[in-house]
Order: sequence, then C-alpha cells, then structure tokens
Amino acid sequence: MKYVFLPDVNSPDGADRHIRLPPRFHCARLRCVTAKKSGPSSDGAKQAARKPMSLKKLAQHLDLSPATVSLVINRSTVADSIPQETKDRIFAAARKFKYHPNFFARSLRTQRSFTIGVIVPEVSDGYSASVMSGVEDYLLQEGYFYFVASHRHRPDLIDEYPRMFLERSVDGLIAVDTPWNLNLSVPVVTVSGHNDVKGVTNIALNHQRAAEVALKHLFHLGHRHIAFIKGQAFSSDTEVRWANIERVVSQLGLTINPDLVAQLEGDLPSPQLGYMATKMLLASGETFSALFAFNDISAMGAIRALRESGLNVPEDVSVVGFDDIQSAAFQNPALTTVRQPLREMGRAAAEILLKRINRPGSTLHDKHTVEPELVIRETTGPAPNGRRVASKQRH
Amino acid sequence: MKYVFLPDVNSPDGADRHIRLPPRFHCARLRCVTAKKSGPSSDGAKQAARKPMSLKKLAQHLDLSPATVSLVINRSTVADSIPQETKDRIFAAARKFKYHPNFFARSLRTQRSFTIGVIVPEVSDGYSASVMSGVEDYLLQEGYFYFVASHRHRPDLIDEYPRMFLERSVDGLIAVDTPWNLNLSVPVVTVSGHNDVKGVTNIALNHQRAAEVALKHLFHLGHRHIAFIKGQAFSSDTEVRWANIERVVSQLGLTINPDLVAQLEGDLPSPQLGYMATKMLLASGETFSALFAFNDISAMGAIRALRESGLNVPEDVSVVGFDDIQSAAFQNPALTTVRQPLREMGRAAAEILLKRINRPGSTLHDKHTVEPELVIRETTGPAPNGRRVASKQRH
DNA sequence: AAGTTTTACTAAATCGCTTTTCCAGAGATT
DNA sequence: AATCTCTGGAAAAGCGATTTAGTAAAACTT
Repeated sequence: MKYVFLPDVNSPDGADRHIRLPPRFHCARLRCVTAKKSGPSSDGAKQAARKPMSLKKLAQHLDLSPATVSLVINRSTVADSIPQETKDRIFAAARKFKYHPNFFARSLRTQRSFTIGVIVPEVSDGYSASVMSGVEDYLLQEGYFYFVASHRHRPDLIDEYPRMFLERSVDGLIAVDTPWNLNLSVPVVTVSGHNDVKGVTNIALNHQRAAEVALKHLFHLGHRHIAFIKGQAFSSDTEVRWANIERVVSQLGLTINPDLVAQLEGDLPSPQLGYMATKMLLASGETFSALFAFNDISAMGAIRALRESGLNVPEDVSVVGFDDIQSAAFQNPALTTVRQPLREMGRAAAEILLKRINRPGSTLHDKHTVEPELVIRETTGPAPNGRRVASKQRH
Repeated sequence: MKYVFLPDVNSPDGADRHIRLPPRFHCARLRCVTAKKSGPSSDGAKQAARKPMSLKKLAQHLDLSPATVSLVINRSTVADSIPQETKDRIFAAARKFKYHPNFFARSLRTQRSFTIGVIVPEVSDGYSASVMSGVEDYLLQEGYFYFVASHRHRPDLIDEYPRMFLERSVDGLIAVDTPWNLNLSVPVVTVSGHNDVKGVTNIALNHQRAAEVALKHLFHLGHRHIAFIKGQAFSSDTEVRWANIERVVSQLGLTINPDLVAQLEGDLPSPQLGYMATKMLLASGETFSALFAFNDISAMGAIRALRESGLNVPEDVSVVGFDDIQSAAFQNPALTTVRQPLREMGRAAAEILLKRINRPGSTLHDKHTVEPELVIRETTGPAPNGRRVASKQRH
C-alpha cells in the first residue's frame, strides 16, 4: 500500500511526515474554484443548485442574530428566556429551509467530532466483522460514526492508522485483536488486546473459563489424549489462552504431550493453516482422540486433514473450535466450539469508550471480562474405546 | 434502534428533523469547558498537556505570516517564488513541532471531507465484508476514510443513513446490495444495485454469464432435472439472476419445473433459510439431481437438508452455490460455486467513485460489469444414471 | 533614468458555527 | 424614587485553516 504523502519534490526528505494532507488537496480545490468561476451552473447541473442554508442566512431571514438561532436550536439553557413563540418561528424556518448545521464548522468550534476510529486486522474476516457489528450498533445509536482501517498485521500500519485517525480528530479509538502500546491523547478501548496498556480498557474473554468448558467437555466424553493447535504469535489470544489450557489440563490430572501441540504459521485467514498443523500432528505418530483448535477456521482445516487420513469426526476424533464465527454452525458436521460473544464485546467496547469520552473523570476499570459459552454441535462425541484413535498409519 | 434526535421537549413535533445534532452535543461542550475552568490540569493529566500546534503559532514562531506557511506546506504554485531556504525552515519547524493541519478547519474551508459513506445490509455478513475490504483498500490508499452503516434491510434506515452521511459532508457514497432510489447531491456508486438510478454507477456481475457457467457445468455433468432456490425479494440480485437462469435454461433446451423452484424467505443470514427451502423442494415429490442455490449460505443449508433425507452430495445431488464467500471453500465437502469477485467489485466501486468526485466532468458509464467465475470444488459431480435422484421417500 | 518584472511575502476575507458577555427595557421590590 | 431582577435578545471573539489580491523592494530592461 502506498502512503498518503504529497508528491515530495522539493522538501527535505521526510520533512512533511507530520503534515500529511489528503492527496491533491490543493489541486482539487483549485479545480473546484476554477470550475465554479468558469460557469456557475454550466453543465454540472447535477450539483446542488444553491448552497445549503447556513445559520447566518437563516438568522437574517428571521430577523434575528445567528447567536439567538444557534442557542435555540441547541437548546442552550441560555435560551430559556426566549419566548416560545420565537422558538417556534425558528424551528419552523429551520424545517422549511432544511437547515442542517455544518458539521465541520461545529466540530471546529467544539473540538468534538462524534467520530471514533476502529482498527482491525481485516474487515472481511469473521471475527473482526462480528465485533464491528456490535460496535456499530452502539455507536450509531448514540449518534457517533466510525472509521475503519485494516492493518493486516503490518506493524507500520498498526502505527500509522491510529495516527491518521488522530489527524482526523476522532474522539476515541477501538482496536480489535491488535497489538497495542501507544499512549494516545484520546480514550482507547481494545478488544482482545494483547498487552496491558495503562489507561486503556481491554475487553477480554474469561480465558480460564473458556479452557475449562472446552476441556471438561472433552474430559467428560472420555478423552484423555488431546491434541492442540496453538495460535500464531501475532494473535492476541495465543499466549493467555495457552497458559489457561495448561492450567486446566493439569487441574484435570492430565498432561500435555508436546508432540501433540502444533502451531499455526502464517497470516492467511484460511483453514489451510489448521490443515497443515493437523498433518503435522498426525505425522508425529502420537495418538489422540480429541483436538482443541485455536479457532474455528483452523478447526475446519483440521477436520479436512483428519478426513483425509481416514479418520471420522467425531467418531474417531472429536474437534473443538474457538470463536463461534458464523460459518461454524454451517459446517457439516456443525462445529462444536467455544463461543466468544463477539458482538457483545464490540458493543461493550463502544459503550465503555463513549463513557470515557463523555465522562473523563469517571473511574475506569482497565478490564472488562466477558464469559465464553460452549456450543456443543456435532464435532464432539464420546472417546473411542482406545481402539481407533488418530495416529499415523505406520503399517 | 433509537434515532439520533435531541431530547425533544419544547419544539413543535418534528420541527428538528432537519437539525439533527449529535446527542448531548451542547451539554458535552459545557461540561468540557467547565472542567477546564475548574482546574486546567487538575487530575485529568492524561489529556494532551498543551494544545496542538496551529498554523498561526507556527507562523509566529517562524516570523512569517500564516498565509506563507500554508502556501508552502500545501505546495501551492503561488509559493513558487519563495526561496528554498525559507521553505526548508518552514518544513523543519513543522516537523519539529509536529504540526498537523486541523482537519475540520481545512474541510470547512475547502468543502472537501475526503470521507465517503458506505452503506451495507450488515457489516458482519461475508458478502458485505468482502466488498468493503476492496473498498477500503482503494480508499485508504488514496487518502480517503469511510463511514460504515448497516441498514439491515430496514427501509427507514436505508433512507436515514444516506442523509446522515450527507450531514457529515461525505464526498460520495457507496451502497452495497441496497435498494436505491435517492438522487443525492454527491456522487453515488452502487454494488449489485437493485434499480437503475440515473447518474449512479452500478457495479454488477455479468449475470448472463454467471447463469451460463453454472448451468452448463451441471448440464455437461449430465444433469437434466435441476432445482432452484431463488433469493428473497429484497435482495438486489434476485430478479436479474432469475431472468438469466430462465434464459439459459431454455437455451440449453431444458425447462424449469415450477415445483422445483423454492424461494428464500426471511432475513436471517443463516443457512436455515436454504434448509427450509430445500425441505420444500424435497416435499414436492419431484425428482432432481442438481440444485442451484441463490447463494453459498443457502447452499449450505440445502446440503444439510439433503443429507437428512439420506441423499449424498454430490453422489445423489449436485449443489452449486453463489458468491464464493470465504467459508464456501471451508465446507466439507467444499462448495462448488459461482464466484463473484466481491473484493474487486468493492475496489472498482471506490475507484469509480473517486473518479467521479475528482473529475466531475468526466464521462461516466452507469454500469460496470464484472465477470463471474465458476469455482468447481466438491459438491458437484456426474448425474446419477436416473436411478437415485432426490425425491421425497413417499414409500 | 524610467519602466517592467520578479521575488518574497502579507493582509484580510472567508468557511459556518458556538458561546461568553453585554445591554436595553420592563416589571418588581424596597 | 432608586435598585434589582427578568426578558429578549445582539455583538463579537474565536475555532484553524485557505486563498485572492496586493505590495514593497530588488532586479532587470530599454
């Protein structure tokens, strides 16, 4: 991706890094003005014929000062002394002329944009999209809009986008599943944040509980040899989730066989990664009757790999996914998985963020925990009686 | 969802419909000012210590006028006569003080926001998300940001959101799979738009070709009795796609059995809809060896319904989906489907939109067609020899 | 030497709104 | 009668840029 720099012809290298302008800003304006001068409504008849109503013109028409009109429209307490009749006149005129306050003028004045920035790994992956859906829900309801940017795990973009958001004067930021260590001048909320940054609230799953529900479910079904697919290093949850798995495994009196732990490698949002990890698991020659994948996508790949090795799911191997993305339910067989309430997490993020923006003084917790839920579908079943379990057919 | 109205205490009913403000705008400001006055940096030490550098202060520091600094920074041709040395000084100071032009001030002046609005049925569904991914790609690259709003097929929101976007002074709009009949003052591009609106470019699939590749594929595999799942009435593609299917079917010398046509009902983004449609198809008692679904999601539900009736895919019934959303490839068996290049469609939409915004005079085509691609995976196979074909087991 | 360009800038007018401060007149109170 | 308090507004100072229209001095022409 190309950055948004101006054509950098003469200035010393990097001199304008802090002055990033939208490209061709100046030129665009020039063109616009020129066009207007050359012919007010020559051919571009589509453009709004007359300029939109402004406060000043409205006031003029009403024979009042802009101040009065503004105060009334904004329902300032200062306008309490204005008689209802005048107020009615003002509202009527506003409606008649379809008056809308200019957003930029008002934001310029008030230093508030009612806009927040959302940064995600990739808009089109199910995880981010579900979170965003919740974020949007709350924000629009509260009169805020939001910008989205996908960093695709590129460290430079993870740095750049928040900066660009700030240049656009967002009132706050939400970072979803994104490494975060910036300390910005606006409130920030992370969803499944990686690091604990002071002052930013993190919306996180109760990972202890997540590991428990998944592993106890498998345990109760009789599984004792469980394989694992760990997440990539860049994913926020990898570490904490693994720590909790280890804890719960030992609580159950089991041990983790290091040969039955595979790791996702690479940044594709594709089951391919889980497929390859599972191939490695199978190649280890170790036996297992259950597999706990890092996420639903990798679980799907895992199932495919198992099938190809002649193993049935769940008869021979049970598989548990993580997240409960939409397509988890649509699998054949439908995926048993640990549901993260992604939508609610997004909603909570938005809610907490707005609270911080609008009540800067309020006591803030830097953690907000949500509970997972085991969704038992069709990929888990009783452990086979020690007979047919996964292991490479080494004749 | 609640609308973004101000508490409407005194004004005549509806009087402020045209004056929608972000909620609590006035109050928020008041609070902010009050807080500042009561103690400049009392406890909220987190807030930016000093105000960000402004053009005026920068100019003052440089002993130049704001005009000069602005001209240099914007690389106006008017600044051509300024000696390089002075320019260097300006850039150096800008960098030193981390000067960023205030976005609102500049937008207020230039009437450009470098922001566009995107309206989709729902952010978290795979279709919209893929398109958005392409849109984002191009927009961010060009220095634009975008707002997103999901209308969830609510007619009031389909009306309201574009209006709200305009109040925010977006430079243009993209509507994805959304009924559209507004004629706005800014350029609009639709993706899979329903209606032809004059002046708006529609990015559409070559549906003729889509029907051809899918049906010819099935035809060549020997399928002669094909069932169909039609889309919901609210979906943009339903009509045109169906018309093309009819055409291609007759070109192939086949006929459509009305009993083998089911329609998706309801607005869930869930395979449930396809499942039910398929149940109806099976209940009709008519035989079919192939099913062409309206989209991948419904195809997934269809496969489940077929399985439950003891029919294997693709041995007994071949299934073709539509869209090629991400999870299509992750199915077991992986879904054969007609791929819409959603990401590219989004990218094209953004590109065309920006072209319109920046070159209002340029000749515009109100259609941009993209080509589908048949992705043959595992849900289609040769037609069974007239023996085992789908039909309800009516003993 | 006078006129013309060029160079190197600046003044000032917006853009459209918010919000504090002020003010004149009317009515109420002492 | 003098003072005080409401009423009903208006003036004006910004917010932070962009951009047109100059302008004084220097350099160059003729």
